[in-house]
Amino acid sequence: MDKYSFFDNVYEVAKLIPKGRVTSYGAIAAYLGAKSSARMVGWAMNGAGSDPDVPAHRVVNHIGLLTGKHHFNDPTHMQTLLEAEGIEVKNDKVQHFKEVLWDPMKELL
DNA sequence: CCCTTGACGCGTT
DNA sequence: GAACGCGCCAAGG
Repeated sequence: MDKYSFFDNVYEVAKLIPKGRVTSYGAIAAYLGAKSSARMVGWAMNGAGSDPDVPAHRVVNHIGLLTGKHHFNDPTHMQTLLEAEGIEVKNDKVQHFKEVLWDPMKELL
């Protein structure tokens, strides 16, 4: 536990994201206590490729923009996955973001 | 060892 | 309301 890396923690939280919901890098960072280091969450996600259980497509930036879509095998794949879960995506941006936003700080609290 | 980049966030202009 | 700059931590060159 004490050896739990920040990255592993990010993966764990990402795996807890329910279907049809999304979260922001900042929300995860804040939950981990590193709210100022949202970038680390994104960097951690870069290594999430080692864990297929980590739904990186459900993690977007603070405005619901699919900033990480370029890191997928196919940029369109991310939007497809989100739409498949009932999430509206328009112009690479999550619609009704506030409604589908899954905040670990509140949901897991 | 120093500099640059990176899937972000927030304050200020 | 959009654009810009700074802060954050880590990894690659």
